[in-house]
Amino acid sequence: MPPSEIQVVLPDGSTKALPAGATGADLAKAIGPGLAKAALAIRVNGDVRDLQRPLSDGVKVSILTDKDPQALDVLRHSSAHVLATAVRQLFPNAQIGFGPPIEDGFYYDFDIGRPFGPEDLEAIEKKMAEVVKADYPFAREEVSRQEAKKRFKDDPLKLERIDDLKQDEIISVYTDGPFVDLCRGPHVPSTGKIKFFKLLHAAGAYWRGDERRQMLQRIYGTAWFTKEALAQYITRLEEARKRDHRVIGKQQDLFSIQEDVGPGLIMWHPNGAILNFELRRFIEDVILERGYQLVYTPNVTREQLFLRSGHLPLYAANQFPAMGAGEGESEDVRYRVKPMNCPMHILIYASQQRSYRDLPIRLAEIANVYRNERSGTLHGMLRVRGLSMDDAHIFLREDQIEEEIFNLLDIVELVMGKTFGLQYRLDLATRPDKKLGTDAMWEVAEKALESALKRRGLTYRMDVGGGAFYGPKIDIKFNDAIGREWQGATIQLDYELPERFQLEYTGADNKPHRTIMMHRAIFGTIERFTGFLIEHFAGAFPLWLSPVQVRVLPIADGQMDAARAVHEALRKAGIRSHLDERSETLNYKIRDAETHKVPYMAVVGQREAEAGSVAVRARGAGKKQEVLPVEEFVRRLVNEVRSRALNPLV
RNA sequence: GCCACCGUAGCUCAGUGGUAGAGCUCUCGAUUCGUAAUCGAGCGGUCGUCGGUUCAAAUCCGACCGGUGGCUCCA
Repeated sequence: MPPSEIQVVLPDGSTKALPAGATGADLAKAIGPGLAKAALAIRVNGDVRDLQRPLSDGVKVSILTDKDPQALDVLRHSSAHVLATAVRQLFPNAQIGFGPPIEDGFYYDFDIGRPFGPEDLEAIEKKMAEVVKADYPFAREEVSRQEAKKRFKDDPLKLERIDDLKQDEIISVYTDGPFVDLCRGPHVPSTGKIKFFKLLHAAGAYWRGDERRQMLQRIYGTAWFTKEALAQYITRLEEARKRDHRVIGKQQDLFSIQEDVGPGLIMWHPNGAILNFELRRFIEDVILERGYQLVYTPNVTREQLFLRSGHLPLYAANQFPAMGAGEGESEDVRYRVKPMNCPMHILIYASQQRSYRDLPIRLAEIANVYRNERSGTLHGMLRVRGLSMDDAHIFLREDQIEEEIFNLLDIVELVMGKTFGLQYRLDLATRPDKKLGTDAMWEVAEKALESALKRRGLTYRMDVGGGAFYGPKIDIKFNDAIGREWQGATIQLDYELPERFQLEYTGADNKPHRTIMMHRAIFGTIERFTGFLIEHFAGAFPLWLSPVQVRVLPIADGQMDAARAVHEALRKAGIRSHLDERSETLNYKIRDAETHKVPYMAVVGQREAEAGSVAVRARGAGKKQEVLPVEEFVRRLVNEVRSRALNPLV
């Protein structure tokens, strides 16, 4: 006999008795009418579900309202269905793909035989408002495979999805008013819950993310619980745009990309060149202290070298085409611009016999390499064709791997965490489909990286299949101003190239042993890291990085000589100073220095000129000035620069 | 590479078939100023490129180049 009553456990640990077959909605009603109205979904033993599903005895439950971030995902998922409902009404023949929630919003993929234009989005948004107003309940139904196929017989994309479902998987469909979708759910109780949404843009997207398949039209939107949250999100997008490195790069005259030179090729203007220069100097300081040796290798090499390394033909699509031979050389000698430095560093390693005592050998080079990235992937400084890797190759013994990875994770923390104050994420990327080497090699390599991470006690994500074709790697990821994720530092183990190049060292046993190799970059590339720093600091760099560190501002022409003396003293001390000689008001000069994010302004008026002092105004500090003797000001700046301080020293 | 959108002065942008505009920047003149924009004048554009439609094209059409947002791919 089935029990006539069930018990559920509430978040506070108390239990609540409900009639058998009671749903989440019933529970909410039993607790209170306010909650019944606010309830959007329910968490059952950790899984988020619809309110309409019956609860079973003994489960731990928690009603989700708009206070719960997980409810926001549900709302956005339901918003995607509302979008599809509207599109199906306007375009009855629309094919429908997938429509999941994503960070800050949702999307849905369609095929209406033509792209969506801006007018379409407006019309769809209007129609969505009607769907919301109609307040259609979201009804869930479990169906058999045959039934599902029957229901979606006119939706080839859905049929394909059904075929991919595992035999024992429960197939559910959701209906809201006129629209039926194959969907796992969960959803909010009805379309009326979706009040604050906005369609953002349409874009092409390959069906199932496969570029060999048809291209669908994806519509992106965002949805929130309150009008304020929606408005805040729009404001956030605008703010992000302001710190975009391409915008600040122009404002501060840091770099340009010009059609005459070519896409993805960065021209570092004098201000940007300072960033580049300081970053190089910094990373060289760091690694030279840690036993690295600098090398320099050519930008072009014989193509043969990349054949031997295995880059061709695997990497050929990303390499610029071969160049012909030099005069007097045989026709079949061809050259390539290098996309990577490893083969040449390997040849340096292999240029003499190596003892086990010499290892690890760490060869570093901040080198310009060129990769023929697909045009649509280029993005300011964050994805370019000419890149400066802060590259190094470490040649070591098997027993040194973990120690070396330890040290590398240390460097990463010193650079990312301590020096720039960055939060970063670690990914462990494992073997991809397109790869060199045996599975046994990969097994060993993946284990080595993982155990180093574990012993350091670091948290990391698994990026299955995300490895390079020659080995697994630990990647450091960060987000740009508009939320896109990019890879920065990378630590890669390579068991493949040492085989191809027969790299050896002589062991204590006087026998040859195969050398292990690691590739690593800390910044990743100077370009990407600079672009990222511009956005991270919104152009307000720490003093040591700032292209202009001080602007000396005479109040009137009468103090020009004194101001020039201050400027000269700063320059002599190695400070990048700029003397603002323009015949403008002090207000104007200050405003100009502030908008250019210059760290310090040194105001020289009558009083300062007579006393041999400066009135120092720090960036963003407003009227809070400090009057200092010139020598004291110089001394402080030199200290702040020398220590590469993240924030002004008091 | 694929899809959509965009390309007007150094920068940000207005200008939907009939003689190319504004603000800022820059230059010059006046002003000599105490912590976020002093006033005035001037310079500056074959409207991305090439082709087509038209009496007439920044404006309409096509191709190409470049950019933006996605997709795919990657540091």
